[in-house]
Amino acid sequence: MEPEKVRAPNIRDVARLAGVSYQTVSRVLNDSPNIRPSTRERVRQVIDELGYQPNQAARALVTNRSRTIGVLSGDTAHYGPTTSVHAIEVAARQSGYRVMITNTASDYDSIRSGLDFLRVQAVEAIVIIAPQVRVFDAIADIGLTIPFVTLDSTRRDTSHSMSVDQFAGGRLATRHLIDLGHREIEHIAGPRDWIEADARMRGFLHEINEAELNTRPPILGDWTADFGYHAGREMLRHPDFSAVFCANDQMALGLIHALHEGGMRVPQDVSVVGFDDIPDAAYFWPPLTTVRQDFAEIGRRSLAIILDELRGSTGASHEQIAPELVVRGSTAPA
Amino acid sequence: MEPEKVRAPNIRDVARLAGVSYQTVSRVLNDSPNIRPSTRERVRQVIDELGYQPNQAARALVTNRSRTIGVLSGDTAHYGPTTSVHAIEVAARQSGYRVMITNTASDYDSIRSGLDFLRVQAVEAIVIIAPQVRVFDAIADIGLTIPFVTLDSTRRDTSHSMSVDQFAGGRLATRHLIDLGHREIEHIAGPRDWIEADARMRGFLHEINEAELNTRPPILGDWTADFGYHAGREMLRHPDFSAVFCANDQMALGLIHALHEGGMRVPQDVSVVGFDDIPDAAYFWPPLTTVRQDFAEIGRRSLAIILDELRGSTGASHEQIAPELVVRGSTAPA
DNA sequence: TGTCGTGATGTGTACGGTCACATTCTGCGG
DNA sequence: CCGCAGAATGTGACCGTACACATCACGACA
Repeated sequence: MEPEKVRAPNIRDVARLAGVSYQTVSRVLNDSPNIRPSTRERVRQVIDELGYQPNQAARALVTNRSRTIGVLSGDTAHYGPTTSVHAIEVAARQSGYRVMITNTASDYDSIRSGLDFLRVQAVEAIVIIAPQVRVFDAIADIGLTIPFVTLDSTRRDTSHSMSVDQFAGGRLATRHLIDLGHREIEHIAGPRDWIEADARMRGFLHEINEAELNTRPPILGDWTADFGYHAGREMLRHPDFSAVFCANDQMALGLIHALHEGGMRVPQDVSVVGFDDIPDAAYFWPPLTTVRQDFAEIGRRSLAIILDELRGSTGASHEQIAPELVVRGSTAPA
Repeated sequence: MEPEKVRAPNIRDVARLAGVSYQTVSRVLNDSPNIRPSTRERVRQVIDELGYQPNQAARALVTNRSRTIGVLSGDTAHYGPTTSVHAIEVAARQSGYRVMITNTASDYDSIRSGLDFLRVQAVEAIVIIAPQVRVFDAIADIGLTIPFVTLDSTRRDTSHSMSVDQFAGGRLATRHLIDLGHREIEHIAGPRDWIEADARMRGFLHEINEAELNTRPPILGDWTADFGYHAGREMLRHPDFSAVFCANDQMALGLIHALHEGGMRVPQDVSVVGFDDIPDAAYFWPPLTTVRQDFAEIGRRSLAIILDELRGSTGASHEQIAPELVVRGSTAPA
């Protein structure tokens, strides 16, 4: 008759079997020096034998360190955030950290409760990928005391940020179209309160102004191919443009589809530029000219920043990665 | 001169200020009955005042419950798993659980260490989205004692599984092509050891055999548009087929691109069917006929299964969701 | 040979909760 | 007005670990 529930072996069980004190076992676990090699070896052996696993909860309780990093991500399943999160998880695991992900909608309350949630988890640091402006209000209100880094931000008032220079990306795309000789350029932007959408739009407007072209009010979209399609249908009613800069690749896909349906050829009649360079973009028809940003790299670098800070490095940092224009078949001279 | 580090308030601080014992505070926290409403109210107020947050580590230590669910996901950033994970996270949070995600490569050691990692985290249950066959060996070897559910599996030897019926999906796609009168049908499958890839392939072969058509050996792909493209280039050298069933939408995208390049029209010359129905599929050119599976629903249902089990329900369950054929423009009569 | 420094190991305690059990406070029937 | 059941609340122990400090053994050195 066995006991209902076998308790997992704890540090004292190990100590007893190894004939040492629990403290010695603890030292072995934490790689402390001043342990006789023979002792260390014996303890290690018992640990293996028992399949002993240190109890993280107990450890966290006493050290006040959870070895966990929180990720606050927008409530989306977009390619970009997803890829970054993935990279963060991998990098964190390699550094002995865990990652606790929580998603949030874009309204203030959701963001706030997401941050609260992570705080309760006692995460040691937070990576914020929710690229909405309200996120900063929430951070301020909550009085976040742990290190955090924001992605997709161009703001300088937070201690750390890490991002692809969206403004530069917007300029790159627009400049490309202008260089091809286009004068009437439309912009399908992202949602209003997305930081990155705003930056891309500003990049667009900057170049338009600089070239002294006719400024057309950007169309605010929602990142989906669906929206791109319907925007395209609408635009076909007054086809007085020769190029369109879409704030992401999906919307570009939808737009091109609508243009095709409407009998307009890309790039012969209309040039289209996307943004992100999702893996599929090269296989759209025509292959999409777009602005590449390396989401995985952003994830990795942001985690590196956080780890640095946890190790005690100080000072703010505002890294920006330059985006890259990838010219394919969806753009042509006017 | 303030103290360097202000200790977060604990349950005894709350008790002192509220003029009750810490046990009473604990009762309030856990919604236990037999608390005088006035007392409860007073304690609640102090909790708010202090901004007190129960320490999860301490709680986990004594209750032996982490309120955390582990997710073991394949080392991919594919649309499907991503969407499911997202749904799981949202559903878990709503039920008061946290989610700890760990990614893994498809080799045995990675899977094994991923499971080990989650076990060390003392997660209460595990959702396994790594749809590789080796995952089952790892589970068996590790002697997983906590509840777990596997996705994308048709195996009956695990206690719980939850999946879209991939076999049926493969049949659906193939049958559709056969019904259109196609006799020479190619299949670009997924990687060898992916369970779902295998099931789709079996579905394909089943229908081919049943219709007594010429069986062509499937081409083993890697899910990427890139592969689809190169496979397409290769296939163009002997264009003796009139239809292709691709094991996912991305490969279909790449294939169609290659076919276009080679001067073959879809669907006039070749019909193409995908699998998954990613949001972009409707805006491919031509719009992709594909087999839809509801990844979010899978995520939610799998979590429901796990929560049921944690609440003490017993018995195995093997839910399967029927996939759905979505006919669009990439298929036409032979 | 006694003292001292140093490496190796052991002991006590705290971390912040929950659980089992003990104790006190109520209101009500006899 | 007492006794008692049941509600309300309090006390002690314990969960598994790390840290601070005490202790021990041993060789070097005066």
